[in-house]
Amino acid sequence: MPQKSLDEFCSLFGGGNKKINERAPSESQEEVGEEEIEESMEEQQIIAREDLAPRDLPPSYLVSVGYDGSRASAYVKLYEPVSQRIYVWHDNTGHKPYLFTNIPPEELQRLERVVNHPSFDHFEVNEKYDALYDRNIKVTKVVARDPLAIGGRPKGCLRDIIPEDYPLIFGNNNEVKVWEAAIKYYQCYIYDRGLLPGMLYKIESGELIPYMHEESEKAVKQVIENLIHVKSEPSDLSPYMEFWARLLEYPAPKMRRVSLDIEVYSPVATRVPDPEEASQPVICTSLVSSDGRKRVLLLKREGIEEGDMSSLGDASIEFYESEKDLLQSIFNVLNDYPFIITFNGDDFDLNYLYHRAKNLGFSRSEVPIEKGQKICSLKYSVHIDLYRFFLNRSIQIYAFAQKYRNVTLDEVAEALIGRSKLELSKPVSEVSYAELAKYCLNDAEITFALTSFDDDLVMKLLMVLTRISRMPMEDVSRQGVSRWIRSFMQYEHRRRNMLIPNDEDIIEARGTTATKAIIKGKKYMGAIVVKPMPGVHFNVAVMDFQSLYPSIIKVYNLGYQTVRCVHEECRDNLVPGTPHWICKKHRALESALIGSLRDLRVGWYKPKAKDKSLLSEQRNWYSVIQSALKVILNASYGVFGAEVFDLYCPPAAEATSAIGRNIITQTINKARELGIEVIYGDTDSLFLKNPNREQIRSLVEWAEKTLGMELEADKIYRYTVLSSRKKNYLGVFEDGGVDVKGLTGKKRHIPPFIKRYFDAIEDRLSRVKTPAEFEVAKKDIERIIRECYMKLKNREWEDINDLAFEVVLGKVPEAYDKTTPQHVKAALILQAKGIEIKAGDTIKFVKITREPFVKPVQLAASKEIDVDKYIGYLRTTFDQVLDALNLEFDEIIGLTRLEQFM
DNA sequence: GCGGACTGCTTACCT
DNA sequence: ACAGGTAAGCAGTCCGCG
Repeated sequence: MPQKSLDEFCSLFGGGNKKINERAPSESQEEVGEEEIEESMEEQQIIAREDLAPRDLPPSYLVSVGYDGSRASAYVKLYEPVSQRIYVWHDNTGHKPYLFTNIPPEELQRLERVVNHPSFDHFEVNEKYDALYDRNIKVTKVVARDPLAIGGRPKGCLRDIIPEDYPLIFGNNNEVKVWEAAIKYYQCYIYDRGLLPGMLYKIESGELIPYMHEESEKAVKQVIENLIHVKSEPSDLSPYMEFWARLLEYPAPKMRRVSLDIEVYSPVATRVPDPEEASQPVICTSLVSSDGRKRVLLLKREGIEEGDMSSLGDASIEFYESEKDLLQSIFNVLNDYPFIITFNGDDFDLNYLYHRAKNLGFSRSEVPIEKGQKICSLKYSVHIDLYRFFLNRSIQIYAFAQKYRNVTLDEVAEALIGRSKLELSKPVSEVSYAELAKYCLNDAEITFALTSFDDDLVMKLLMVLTRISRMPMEDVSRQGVSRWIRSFMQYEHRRRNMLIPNDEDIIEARGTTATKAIIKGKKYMGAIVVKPMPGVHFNVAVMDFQSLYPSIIKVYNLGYQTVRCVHEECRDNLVPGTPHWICKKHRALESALIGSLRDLRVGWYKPKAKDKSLLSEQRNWYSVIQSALKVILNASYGVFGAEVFDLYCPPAAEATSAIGRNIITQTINKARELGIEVIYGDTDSLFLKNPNREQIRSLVEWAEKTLGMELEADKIYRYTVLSSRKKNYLGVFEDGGVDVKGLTGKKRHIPPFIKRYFDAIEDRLSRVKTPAEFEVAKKDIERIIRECYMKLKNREWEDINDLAFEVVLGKVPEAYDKTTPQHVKAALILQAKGIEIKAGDTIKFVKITREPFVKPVQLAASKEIDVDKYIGYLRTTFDQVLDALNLEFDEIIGLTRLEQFM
C-alpha cells in the first residue's frame, strides 16, 4: 500500500484528526430484550455524531459490520492502518432487512398483521434460482424497517406471522414458505453489498468503495497462472480460485491493540464476584499494548501494604483514589485502541466493567462497552476474547495441534508461549499493591503475548478467517467452523441470486441416508480402516490422498444441489455402494467453493509455506493461510452431516464417505496388483511395505489417471511397529524421530509413572536401525519393563502424583445417571469435601485396594495403592508394543506360563 | 450369592 | 454444535449354578 504520513491523512479529513472517543455517543434506543434468542450485534448500537465518518478515508481494512438501532441502518468499522484507528461508516444506500416468501404480494396484502406491522416497509417481487429443483421461482421480498421485525423476536415477527396468519384467511391447503429470515441483518448487509471483511476499502466523498491494491492484484494473477498452467484445473473453478486468491494475497495490517485484565475485590477469598451484580470494586487493571506500553492501575485502599514495586520493571504504576476515575481511565483506553484483547472478557472483565460502571453512576453514553446476550463488544473498537477463540475445537486441533488441553489462560499460555500465571501468596484482596500489580500485569502480558507470538500469528489467523468467512472479526473469533462455512456459502448464494434453502427443504427434496453405520446411533457408514498386519516392518512408505474428502467433493461434484438431483438423465450417475446419484448438469456451490479452496491450499499455499527461497516474513504469511485453509477444509465434509449446519444434507455426507471407501479399496487392490504389500490403512492412507520407486510411481500415476485424485508419499518410516489393533502404531523415521499413534502409553490420562517407562521404550526403539539391532533392543526393552514392574511391585515410587490418572470430567458429576465411572467417583468424593467441581475439570485419582477402589490423589496415601491394578494396566499398555515384537509381558516380569494359571 | 458373558457408557484417540 | 471408527476400562445386567 502506498505509504502516507499521518499528517497527509489528517489533511484528508478536512475537519482534522479528531479522536473518535472524544465524541459523545447519544442515548441508545432500547434495551435488549431478555428473550432475545439470536446472539446478535443487531441489538447493539453504534451511536455517533454525524461527523463520525469522514467524507474521505484512505485505504482501510473493513474489520466489522453491525447494525445501529438509533439510525436504523448498518454500519461498518474500518481500521485505518497508518493512523491505526478505527473509523465508523454508516450505510447510505438505504439497505433494509427483509425475508422471502412464496406468498404473492396481493395475498400478503390481506394479512393485516403483516401490512400493519409497525416496521413493515413494502413488498417486492424477485426471481430467484431454486437449486433444489433446478428452476427459477418468483418470491415476494417482504421488506421491513427493523431487523427484529423479520426474526429475532420470539413473538410478533414477520417470519412467524406469515405462516401463522395465512391459513386463517386462505385455508390450510397452501404450503407457506419463508426463506432467509434467520440471517442476521449485518450478515445480510455484507452479502448484498458484496462486502469482504478483512479487505481494503476507502471512503470517497462519503461512499464506501473497495480499494485495489496493485501489487496484490499482480500476485493474484501469478497464483492463477501458476495453478492453471501446472495443473490444468477444470476451468469452471478458475473464477473461484481467483476470488479466494485475492482474499488471501492482499496484505494484512499491523494491528494496534491492547490487552486488558482486571482484578476485583472479593470479601470471600474463594469466590469470584458475580459480574452481573458487580458489587465489589475493581482494585487493579493492567493494560499491555502493541506499542510497548504497560500500565497498571491500582485502587487505593485502606491497610494495603505497598510491597516491593521495583520488580515491576518498565510498567507504569498509577494509583487512583476513586474507582470511578480508574474506570474512566480504562474506558479512555478502550476508546483509543482499535483492537482490545481479553481472555474471557465476554464473561468476566468487560462484563464486570459494564455493570460496575452502571453501579458507579456512569451514564450509558460514557461506557464504551455494549453488552449482548453472551458477548461484550465495544463501540469504537473490536473486542477479541481469546478464551472464545482458543475454545474453538477446530482451532485447538488443527491450528495448534492439540498443544493445549484445557482452555485456561495458564494452560494455553504454557503450551503456546511457555509462560504461566503467577501464584499469589494470599487472596487477591489481601496481597500488597506490588504483588497484586505484578500478578495482574503478568496476566495482561501473557494475554497480549498470545496474540503476538510467531509474528502475530493469532491476529493474522483471525484476519485470514475473517476474509474467508465474510464475517465481522468479532464473530469469526467467537463462532465455530460451521458458522464460517455457512457464511461464505450464504454469500455465494446471494452472489449467484440463488434462494438459500431451509434445512427442511433440503431433507424433503433429497431424503436421508441409506447405509448403516458401524457405530450405534450414527447416521451413515464412514471410512474404512484396514486390518493391520502385526509385526515389525522395515522401510514403510505411507501414501495418502491429499485432502481426500474435499477432493471428492470437488471431483464428484457434491453438494445439496447435485446429490439426488431432479433430473431423470442424471440417475445413472450413481455413487458406488449407495442408491444416490449425482447431477451431471450443474456444478454444486459447495463443490466449487471447497474444491477451489482445496486446490489453492494443495497447489499453492502449502508448498509456499515450506518454500525456503522466500523471505521468512512471506513464508510465515503463507503458513498462516495454509493452516487457516486446513481448518476450513477439514470441516468441509463434516458439516454436510451435521444437523446444526444450515445446508445439512445427509446423502451428500454419505456419498462423500462412500466414495472415499471406494477410492481407498480400489487403491489397495491396485497396489496389490502392482505387487506391493499393503500392511495397514486408515480412511485416506496406505502403509506400503518396502515398495520400490517404480511401484510407487505407477500407483500415483494410476490414482491420478483413473481416480483423478492426488496420491502422495506422505512419509517414509525406517520401520513401523504394528499390533493387531487398528489406529494403534508406532513409526520410526530415518532420522530417528518417532510417530506414536493411538497407543495407550501416549494417552494423556495415564499415570506419569507408566508414561515415563513408555517413553524410555520409545527412545530405545528410535535408535534401532536394522532388523539385526532389534534383538539387542528387545533385551533392553525387557529390562525397562522389568524395572518398571519391580519399582511398582516394591512400591518404590517417589510421589503418589506419579500414579495418578488424569481424566476430564465431561459433564457435572450429577449428570452421570447411567453409570458412575471411576473419575466421577473421585470427583464426587472431592465434591463431598466441599471442593467445587465443574464440567471440563480434570480429575486426578489413584486406584486403591479398598472400596470404592478409587481416591482423588490429593486425599490418598501411598500405602492404599492397589499395586496389582497398576500392574494390570502396565500389561495392557505395553502389550500394544510387545505383541508386535513377539514378546510376552508375563515372561518378561518373570512369571512362567505355569504361574500365570495359578 | 457369585462369577462369567454380555451390553452400554465414557474417555481418548485416529482419519 | 464438522463427521464416523477404534481401543480400553469399567458399570451394570442377565443367567446359570444341582
